[in-house]
Amino acid sequence: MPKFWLMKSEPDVYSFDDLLSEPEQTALWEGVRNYQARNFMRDEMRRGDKVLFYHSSTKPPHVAGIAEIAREAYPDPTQFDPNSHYFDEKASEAEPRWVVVDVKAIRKLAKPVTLETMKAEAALADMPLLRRGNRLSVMPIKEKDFETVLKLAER
DNA sequence: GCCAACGTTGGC
DNA sequence: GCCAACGTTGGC
Repeated sequence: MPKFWLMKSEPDVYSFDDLLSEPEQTALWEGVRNYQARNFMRDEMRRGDKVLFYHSSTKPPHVAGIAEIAREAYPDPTQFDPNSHYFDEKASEAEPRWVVVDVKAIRKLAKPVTLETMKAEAALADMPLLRRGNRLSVMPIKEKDFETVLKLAER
């Protein structure tokens, strides 16, 4: 049974279109530096899990597309790179601290599903994204919420 | 181990 | 630009 996730990205930094233009429409999901988000990626994400790709810090914030986990967790190379914004001096090859997964785009939504639309949808009321103050960039969602968002994209 | 200060996220 | 929420850091 695949699990379902929502992953946030700022489109100015990395957008769903960027993912679509990658070879194999696949990229490393690098730069996660929050332990709870890391643990989800490391311990619970499995190949074939489905992902809502969410654009944050944009107007309006929205789900842009769907993707899947193409490779399970392995060390995030940016943590070892002193020139990277994501460099972590406390991490080493022997004891990596952060992980990436590979994410592969499935398709763009027919139309973006905005945060406002999701908030107005009673069926999504318990989705963690909509909880006040939620800052997690990687979060599990329920299959029914994933399906509801897909339906909203067709409306 | 507590907690104040500080930094970041992200919607508005 | 503001600010709520909350994670991290560091002094004690």
